[in-house]
Amino acid sequence: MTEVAGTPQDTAEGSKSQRAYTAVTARIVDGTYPPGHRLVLAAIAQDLGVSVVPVREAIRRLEAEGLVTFQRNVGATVAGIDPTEYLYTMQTLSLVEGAATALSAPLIGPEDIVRARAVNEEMRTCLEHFDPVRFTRLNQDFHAILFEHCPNPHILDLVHRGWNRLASLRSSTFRFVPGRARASVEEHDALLVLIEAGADADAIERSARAHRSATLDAYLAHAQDTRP
Amino acid sequence: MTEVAGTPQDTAEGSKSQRAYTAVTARIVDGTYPPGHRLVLAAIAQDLGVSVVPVREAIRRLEAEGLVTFQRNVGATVAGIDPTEYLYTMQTLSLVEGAATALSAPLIGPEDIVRARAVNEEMRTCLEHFDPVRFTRLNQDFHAILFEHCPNPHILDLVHRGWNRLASLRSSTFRFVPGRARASVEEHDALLVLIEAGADADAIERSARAHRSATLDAYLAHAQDTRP
DNA sequence: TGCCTACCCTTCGTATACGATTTGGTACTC
DNA sequence: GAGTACCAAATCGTATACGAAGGGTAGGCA
Repeated sequence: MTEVAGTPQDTAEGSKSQRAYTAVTARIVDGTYPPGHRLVLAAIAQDLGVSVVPVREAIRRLEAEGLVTFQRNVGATVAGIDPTEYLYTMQTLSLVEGAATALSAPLIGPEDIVRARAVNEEMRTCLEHFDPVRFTRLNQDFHAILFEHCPNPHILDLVHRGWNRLASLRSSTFRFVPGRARASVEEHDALLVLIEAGADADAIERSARAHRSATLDAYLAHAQDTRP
Repeated sequence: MTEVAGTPQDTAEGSKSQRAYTAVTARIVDGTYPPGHRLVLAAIAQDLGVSVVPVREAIRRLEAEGLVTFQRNVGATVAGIDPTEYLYTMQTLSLVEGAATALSAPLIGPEDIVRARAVNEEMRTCLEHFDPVRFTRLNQDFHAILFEHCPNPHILDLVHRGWNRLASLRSSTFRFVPGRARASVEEHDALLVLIEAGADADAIERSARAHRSATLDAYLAHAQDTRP
């Protein structure tokens, strides 16, 4: 009865499960649902104009991806980023992103390099009046250019999942450790040089991984300084 | 480890979704549902004595993990392993397992080494009257000892997922390339020596990764020989 | 006054029901 | 005999309904 044959204008991705998944994911990533936010099935269902069943399935998928945590008979909440979780996620991301970048490298064309360099320049100018959110977004754009050609879809998927997890905290490490931003831009340049020169996969992987590990280390050092 | 015998209640893991997930996963891994097998919701539900709703959720989770493929309005089938998929999975596994092993290494005690060595000896004797299925099982046991201490749960989870994917093909590469089995046992010994000696993480990671990559390469070479 | 208990309300978990879609077979036509 | 169109069975997708589990609050008792 609710299924009006037609509705060709809305962004219906076919199944309502899928739509629910897309919608909730978007809201988590864009911050509408902040970390810790309680995801009430009925509320989301009503909001999307569907029943709870598709929403449940969407939540399950998000759970499997680690974007929400779930407790039986209690419900789902948007996964927070306690420091430990941040460490795990960054460590995993350094691993898979490093590999993805190395695997991509031979497939990265000159035009990609140009684009990446442009983004990095934008980041450099962004250093002046520093905006962590904007900087983080550019950072993601930069790396996306480098790893999106990864021919192994599993690894690429893992990279995306890692970035999604981090998306919960809107601004990443750079909010806490602005000093890291400048070094990051430099390392981007070095990484591009390596790729451009056709360095072997191992060198690129090491460089990309070290780049991310350094960000993690900066955060840890910062936490060490401020916490105890 | 995680299965503490303190819950003597019935086999129910609490929720029926969970039970369905566990049951279906087990049947895929143990080969009751072979690759390509069609998973009919109603049939599984009746078999488990529940309704279709929990089964649907279980299938969704399996889909997110890549163990089943799903087609809207058609249904789920157990994910097969076409050679391309095998390549991707092995490549990913070499990555995450290498890292997991390296991260575990400092936490591996002498008694673990003893156990691992025993398993490897069993594999060595197994070489005589070669049984691919048994050998593959021992191989998994061996590696499990080495990576289970991995302190990063994300990476550990990825390793488990990789192994689960491979479990679909009951006997792995060793069925096709029995010659690889002998080399594999040797490399296991070398890996144990490294860990025992407290080698640095990078060396261990390389060694573990190369070990798995070599298996993949052996398969690819074999495929090259027989296919064209 | 402070703590404990009992109740209620919110929210989840699962079953059942029904509409929607695909698929495979069969009959009809060219 | 081959191709196409149609029909029926199987199966999926989603809505609704109801029972169950948790958490919060008010009231009573020490």
